[in-house]
Amino acid sequence: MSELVPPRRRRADAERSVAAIVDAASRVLAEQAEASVEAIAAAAGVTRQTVYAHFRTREELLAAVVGRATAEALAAMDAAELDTGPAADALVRLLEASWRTFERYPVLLRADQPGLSTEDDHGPVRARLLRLVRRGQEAGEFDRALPADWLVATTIAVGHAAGAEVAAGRLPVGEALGVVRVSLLRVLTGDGRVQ
Amino acid sequence: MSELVPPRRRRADAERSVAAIVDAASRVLAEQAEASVEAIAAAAGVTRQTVYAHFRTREELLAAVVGRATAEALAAMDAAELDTGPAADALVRLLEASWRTFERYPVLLRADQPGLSTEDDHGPVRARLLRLVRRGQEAGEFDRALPADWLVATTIAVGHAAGAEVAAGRLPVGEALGVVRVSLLRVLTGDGRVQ
DNA sequence: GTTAACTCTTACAGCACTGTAAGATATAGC
DNA sequence: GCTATATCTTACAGTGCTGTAAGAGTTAAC
Repeated sequence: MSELVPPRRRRADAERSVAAIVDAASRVLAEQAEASVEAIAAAAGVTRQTVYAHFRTREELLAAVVGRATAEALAAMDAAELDTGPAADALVRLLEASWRTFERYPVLLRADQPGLSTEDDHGPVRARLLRLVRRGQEAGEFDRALPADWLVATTIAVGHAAGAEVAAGRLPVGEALGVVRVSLLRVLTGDGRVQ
Repeated sequence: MSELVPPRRRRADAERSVAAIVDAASRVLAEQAEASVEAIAAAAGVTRQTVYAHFRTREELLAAVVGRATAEALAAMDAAELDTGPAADALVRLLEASWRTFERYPVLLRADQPGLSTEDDHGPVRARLLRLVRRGQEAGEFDRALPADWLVATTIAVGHAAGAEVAAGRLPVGEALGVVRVSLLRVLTGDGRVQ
């Protein structure tokens, strides 16, 4: 199983094109989940045929977009050292990291629509978040009355909601992280006054 | 401006067809936002041409679906008497009413996708919720640290998340209302332990 | 029972998109 | 400067959808 690499030179402009296409796709698909390959190519400054020169099908392009975004998101989460220190602090670090990733890949905010099969890629993200929530619950920092799965879902939903509110102009971008932090800590830590 | 109604008989089976089509559309579009008119017609037990006999365009059908669902949702909200009694109790009544509406019109859970122009219809729903949140804040029941708009967005997002979790099989349907109630009351009432 | 309304079958025009292809032109790499 | 690589232009086949249309058959309403 040696890597028999035929003398395939990979030109620099080709690499630039691929990057431009994936970037453009991430942007365009964020505001139009059904965007055509034509539209993506135009946004990338290339022709449709160039896209097909690098991605055999539209589906393959979408997979590349989601794959790259997810890879960066996972790297950012790992860099946040979620297993270290108080769970609440780790959650804040996670929120900051996620927020940056969403700014870079707004397409992730629409990661539930046709074609964008995030099912496979979303798993690892959920897993890290679930691990953090469970750690917080076991340490007594997070409330145990609500299922961990639900707390994970709530965290993701509230994060997405903040992105949508900013996009809708109802929430200043500078306040977004703050309100998410306060809201989620209230849910996760519980307050004893309810039930 | 008198209503000059030409002697237009409206047959019973036609009314049944229309109802069946709108019902089917609500169901089918819930799990496939891009469902074709063909698919909707099949689910309704009629042919595509029958659909076009009652709705001139696909868009007109979608508007009818969203319109009817929104009308029922608004009626349910008004029946919940949101202006009466403690705001927290009113919120619980609102959640129960909304839950029932979502069960009847699952398409509302996807009310953010292409074609489904809920922008116009979603306004009144937001308005009622915003009114309730503001009332609670002024009465001192709800926390004033977070913007009312954000609390509204959070309420909607958490409600939708519960629907998605149930659909994904991660949350028993019987527990959904409970976890939503606890989670939202925590966010809305605040706990004083965060900031 | 008659009639008008409704539905079904079949058919077609038009459009937008995906994917493929060939030849011409430009460009990076050595 | 030469060459393989990459891109652009133009073109075409195939598909699935929307919307329109006509005629035959069916059913509710009076």
